[in-house]
Amino acid sequence: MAVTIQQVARAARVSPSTVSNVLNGRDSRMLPATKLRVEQTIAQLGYRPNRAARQLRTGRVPLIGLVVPSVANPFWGRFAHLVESVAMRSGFRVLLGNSDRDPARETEYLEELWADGITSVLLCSSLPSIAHVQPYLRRGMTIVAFDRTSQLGDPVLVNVSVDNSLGAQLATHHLLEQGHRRLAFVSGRLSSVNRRERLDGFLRTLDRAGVDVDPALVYRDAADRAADRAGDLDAAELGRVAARELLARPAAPTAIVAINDLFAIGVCAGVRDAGLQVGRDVSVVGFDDITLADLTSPALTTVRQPLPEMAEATVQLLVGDAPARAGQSLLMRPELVVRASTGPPPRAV
Amino acid sequence: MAVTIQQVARAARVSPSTVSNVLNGRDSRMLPATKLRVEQTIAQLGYRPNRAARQLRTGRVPLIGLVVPSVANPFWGRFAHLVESVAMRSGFRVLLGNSDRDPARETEYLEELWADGITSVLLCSSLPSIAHVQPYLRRGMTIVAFDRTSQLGDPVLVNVSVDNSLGAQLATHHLLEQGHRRLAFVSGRLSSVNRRERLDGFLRTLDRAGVDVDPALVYRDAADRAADRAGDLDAAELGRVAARELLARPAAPTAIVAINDLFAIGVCAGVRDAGLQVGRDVSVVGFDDITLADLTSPALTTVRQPLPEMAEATVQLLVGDAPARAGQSLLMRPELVVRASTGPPPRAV
DNA sequence: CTGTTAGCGCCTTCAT
DNA sequence: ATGAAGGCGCTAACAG
Repeated sequence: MAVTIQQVARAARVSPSTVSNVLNGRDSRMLPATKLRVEQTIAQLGYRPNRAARQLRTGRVPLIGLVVPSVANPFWGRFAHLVESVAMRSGFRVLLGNSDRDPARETEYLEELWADGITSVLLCSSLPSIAHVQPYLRRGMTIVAFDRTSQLGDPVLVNVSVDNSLGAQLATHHLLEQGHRRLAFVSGRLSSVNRRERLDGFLRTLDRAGVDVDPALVYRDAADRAADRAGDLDAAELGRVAARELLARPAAPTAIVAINDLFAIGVCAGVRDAGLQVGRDVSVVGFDDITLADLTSPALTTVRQPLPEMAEATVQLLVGDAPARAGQSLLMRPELVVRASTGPPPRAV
Repeated sequence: MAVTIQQVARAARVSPSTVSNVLNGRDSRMLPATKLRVEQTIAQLGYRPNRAARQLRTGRVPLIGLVVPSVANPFWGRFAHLVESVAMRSGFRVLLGNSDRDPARETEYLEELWADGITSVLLCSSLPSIAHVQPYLRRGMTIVAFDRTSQLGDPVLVNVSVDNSLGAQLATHHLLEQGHRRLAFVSGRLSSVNRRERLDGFLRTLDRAGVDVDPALVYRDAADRAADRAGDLDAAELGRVAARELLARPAAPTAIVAINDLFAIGVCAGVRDAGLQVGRDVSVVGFDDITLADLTSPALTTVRQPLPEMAEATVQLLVGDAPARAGQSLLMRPELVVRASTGPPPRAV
């Protein structure tokens, strides 16, 4: 059916190996004239090397596995888009997997990817433990963990993440500067290391500023719902509920730091439910700077992750010319983006 | 490195072909005892057949190509998630491609997928013409076009789409029932068939109701920006600009039908920019029912595409047991979801 | 500088 | 009921 290297060789009146040499840039092994003739024949016949045969022979395949919690989440959707573009430029295609934050599914994916001969995997997992990837590292898989800083006891791999603690510090500091003293923090379960880091940045900043933290204002969805794993889509709903509960308290907060933009959008809705106005009565800060953050109204003040740069760096680390050394860590710098949701300085409290 | 069929055969003291027969369910060709022994050996050695070798031999590979405009768009992100889940259940993995609505990139993808031996492609393209896929169909690729109804002159393939015209009719009808008489329609360039169908449904409904259409209220981003192709992310921004312009007109609309939810979210922002309130002064209807539609405030009335059912059906058509016949068409029924953005019936105009 | 050769791991007739 | 053998398309020694 498809054109083979043999046919090209015959048409160009050379041997298959010469065609192969042309294909693989071993220019020194043939006359320029021969090379030209082969190239023309290839173009003329519309020949494309068979990937399966190539993989069988070389053991390599230009594919990377991308495992994200859920591409339905706008943050991961954008990341997947960026990764795909960068990978494409390096000649790699992307195999997509959604883990729904389930370690069993992550393992399952790694197993399949390994069986498919794919050795480069970009794993977006923020699970507390990633011990389950250890066997694959041992077998020689290259894994870059994205959005998860290296933890004590982790298997040795490459990490790329934003500095979550710093990000939360920027957000909190901004609110303090605006004069807020009763700050709340809203997240779902602190089921991932980056969430803990963000909370840590929040607490640390308040502590350094000598501002008391009311434990009742740290909302972590204590309900601990079973379905939280797939929670990428209910994040906003959780935020909404949290905001309502917090604002109903006797000593309600005047500012709320949300664990991410989806939560923040929900928080904004909850603030309105409470009959208050975001950016005037209550300030809200998100995290990530997803595309929608500046389309809500009021637009969301948030901590931006430099996603394009992160995607670029991550893919380079994975399949670039200077491959990453295991154990290497890349911590990107977040940036505060001030928008209307933190409004002008609030009235005195 | 990895375990091969030979090693399994040796360990189970049978020939490779017997192992292969076990693998491929040709049970009748061996004693149950033999089968059991082989299966145990496979489990014990952790053997997984080499995909490349298999593909080389059979010419098949359990991969489907998924080409979407952009997974960064929440609608396509969710669709990609659904497709991946359904495909997984059928034993297929998903190769992701973002076309950014560029026919050249679509072609490039098809070319690569073909060279990779992938014969099942789910193409999410709403380009006016998909003549560029013809060569691949001819070569034997199975292509299902999603989100694009069959057009005159199209190559013969399988189509899956929501009934866009009906959807727009539902939306428009709802607004008429609410008493609106000055309705506007907001879209970007009418660069896709589904957008034209939606406009058509809008116009037809007004026409049947005997309501005049002010051509000035049909906003199609006449600016025709060059960058519109990648417009998945500026959709909301365009909607915002459109709403502002429309509401600044002498005979401003009291209701706005947006081409999709992203536009609608922008339209809502534009309404607020104009000092008006969505759901009270101006009603807004979207299309798609993306996850964010009920998190905005007010929540968005919209036309729901039954995405889970559509994803299921599409993947089944592509790789299911009863493969689709080219030329087949599946038109799914949309459903109006009424939320606060169309508020209570408006004041008389 | 170019061609010959020997597999990569698997499936699938065809024998036994 | 099981095994032997050939070849899918390609690359990389190794000859010439």
